[in-house]
Amino acid sequence: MQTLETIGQLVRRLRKEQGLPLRKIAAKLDLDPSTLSKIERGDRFPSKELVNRMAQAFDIDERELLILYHSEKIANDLYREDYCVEVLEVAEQRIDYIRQKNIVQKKLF
Amino acid sequence: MQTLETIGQLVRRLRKEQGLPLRKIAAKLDLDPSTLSKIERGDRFPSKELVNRMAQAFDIDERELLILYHSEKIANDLYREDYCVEVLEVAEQRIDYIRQKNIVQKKLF
DNA sequence: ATTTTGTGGGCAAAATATGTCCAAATTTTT
DNA sequence: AAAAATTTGGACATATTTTGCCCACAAAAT
Repeated sequence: MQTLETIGQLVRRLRKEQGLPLRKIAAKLDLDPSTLSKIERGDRFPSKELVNRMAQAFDIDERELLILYHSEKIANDLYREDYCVEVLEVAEQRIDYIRQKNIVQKKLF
Repeated sequence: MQTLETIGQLVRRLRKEQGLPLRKIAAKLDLDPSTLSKIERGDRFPSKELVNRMAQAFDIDERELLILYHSEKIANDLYREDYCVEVLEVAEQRIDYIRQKNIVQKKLF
């Protein structure tokens, strides 16, 4: 996994490594070529379902791709705000807290 | 700011500290009381516009509230996934990268 | 008993997400 | 240079989600 590629960049790279035209991969993904083009260029964001299909089509670990997917979404939402580092920290605390709560509930159950 | 309150919990706490009924704050926020009830209880997520209005209505730092808002949204999306810590790390790297890119562009400009 | 306060459910409108279609632009091949 | 292949741009439609209201009812307070 190249450093900080977007999903689109990754897909284009893998596609080119396979020497296949966009239309062929689009067909494999059951997607219109025009849409794939937009996704590769970053003009559109892929759906989660499509990201899963991409993992299969390219035989990549789904988990890795979902990490890219989610992180890209967050970064796109936040990069303009001057408080984004704080947001990420608080988000992490919240997740820990929710997780903790669930563990406690499981124990009581 | 209490540790890891949700926005809804914060609003309810502040409202009760003011000793006002839900309907009164809802009116101040230009919002239906039923909707505010749902937000306070965590059954609905507030819009960003509403979060800004809340900051004004309660005279809180808007930035603080937006940090809560964003972090809560992220946590809600991610807490179920077993890779959420990685996502947050990668998101931070992406944001740094985007920021770096913008700085470089500014320099060249 | 009455009034006040908070909640549940259903709904509609607005906003956003998602993908297709088709033509045009660009690139590659002949 | 021309033809074929590939990629892209734009408009559009549909699906989904977001957002808040309305209204009746439940719960709490008076």
